[in-house]
Amino acid sequence: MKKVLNNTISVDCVIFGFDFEKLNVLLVDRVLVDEKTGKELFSDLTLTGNHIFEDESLEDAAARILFDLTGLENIYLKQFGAFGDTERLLKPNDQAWLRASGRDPHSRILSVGYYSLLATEKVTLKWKGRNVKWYPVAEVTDLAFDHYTILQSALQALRRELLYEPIGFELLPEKFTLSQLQKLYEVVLGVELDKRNFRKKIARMKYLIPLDEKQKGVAHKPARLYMFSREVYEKTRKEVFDFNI
Amino acid sequence: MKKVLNNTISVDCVIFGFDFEKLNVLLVDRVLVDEKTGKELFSDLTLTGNHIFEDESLEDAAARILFDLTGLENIYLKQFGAFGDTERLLKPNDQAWLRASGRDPHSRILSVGYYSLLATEKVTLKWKGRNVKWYPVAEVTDLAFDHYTILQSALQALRRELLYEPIGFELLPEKFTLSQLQKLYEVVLGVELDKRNFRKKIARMKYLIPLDEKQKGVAHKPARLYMFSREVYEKTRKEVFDFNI
DNA sequence: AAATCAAAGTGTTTTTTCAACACTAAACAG
DNA sequence: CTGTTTAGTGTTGAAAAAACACTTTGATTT
Repeated sequence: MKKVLNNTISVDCVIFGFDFEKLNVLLVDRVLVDEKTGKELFSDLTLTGNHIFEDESLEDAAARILFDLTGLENIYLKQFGAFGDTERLLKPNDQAWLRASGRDPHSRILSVGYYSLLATEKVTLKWKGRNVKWYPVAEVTDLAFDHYTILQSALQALRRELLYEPIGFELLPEKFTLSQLQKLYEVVLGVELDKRNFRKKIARMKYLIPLDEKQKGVAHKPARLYMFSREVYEKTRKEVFDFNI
Repeated sequence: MKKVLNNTISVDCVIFGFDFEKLNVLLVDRVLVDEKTGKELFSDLTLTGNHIFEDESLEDAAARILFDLTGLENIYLKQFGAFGDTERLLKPNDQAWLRASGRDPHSRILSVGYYSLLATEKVTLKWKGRNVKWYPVAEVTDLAFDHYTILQSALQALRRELLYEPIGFELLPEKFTLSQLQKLYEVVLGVELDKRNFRKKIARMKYLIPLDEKQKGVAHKPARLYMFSREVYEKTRKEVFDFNI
């Protein structure tokens, strides 16, 4: 049996999934049932998180959480923050939950947040008893603990990263159309983009490889498929900063 | 006496200071002396760090560390990462140090990193027995623990932040010249900038306020002084992302 | 008092990027 | 064969970026 490193450190994963229409996030339905009456006391949503084992780095723990939920490995994972406010576990539901699960409700837990990016179609969720589902990020209003704050922080980090690094591809299947890529930028950044200008811009990215292959089974002109080349990206990425205050 | 939250969580501060010439960082000279012979076994450098108290948020702890060293409050502080690799304390010197200071050398410590920005001239270091000094960032080659990695990570975060947010002013005294500001960008980003183009660019920043005041005591044409206006910045900052892949 | 030194300050031109905008082409559905 | 739907494609004017050199001002030196 693996030993837990320390009951005051946990890793929370904000697992984003894109389905060509909207950005989703994996959330766990946390139901607290009264032990005596068997009645449901409340139900709310949390991010997917877990403690960290003794022989595990933070990133290993994040990867493990992701693997346990999705069965996927080698998924893009990025640390975006550590959350340690003194009041982060003090909401009434959270206190009840901590007591019910046998933990000290006055304990502090430090959470290190990682976000990861998936094409929802790649995933068949492994529920493992827990009620884990995709929820549209735009519709999430509040979460247990300080998880809403953590989610917003992840979203902000994702947006910023998306603007400067080619990570959008992580949210798409291997082969994708330019319209899908554009939609992704629009959804994540919350903007509308001009189709022609968008295509001009990405035409400059050498690591976006056009394939001799087209969409199939669509009731309109089928789009050309593209894929991302990590090799080309790593060869051509510029190390230097643009000076662009 | 305050209780330490948990001996496996610490906060490390990367305190950057700018002196109009180069970027510096505050480091602690860690000297290990043999208890029996009194001989110095080794001496190396660490970042300034500390554990976190029970009633303290991460940011409070970072602010406290900074205050203890410099006596300054309300200093810009930014979290840039959490470091929890399994091997981060395993170098021989680090092991010896941990043993000598009565700690379990096999313990894992999670460090949350904050960087902060100062004009070196604002600071009179409060040594408090420890040997704390400014070192030019460019000349730091290795540090104890994984602190070199942490420093590089802080530097990267600072550079990125500097490109998109007006945080350069935090590294300068209240009143400064445009040449000093330019030098700051050059030093932090490691680039050379054209004076005229630089001035054209910053002329667009409304929050950079020209004063009716000039440099004194310089053996050349004295430069006009400027200051940063947080108010103007907060009024005019744009919430929207530029789409700039 | 004049000459020298050192950094301040200032414009123009060319190139590149950004933003706005509308029609034709291809596949499937009916 | 017609309609529907999305793919795909260029031009122009405006703004920003990049390249580039001389004059001004105050303090210091002679």
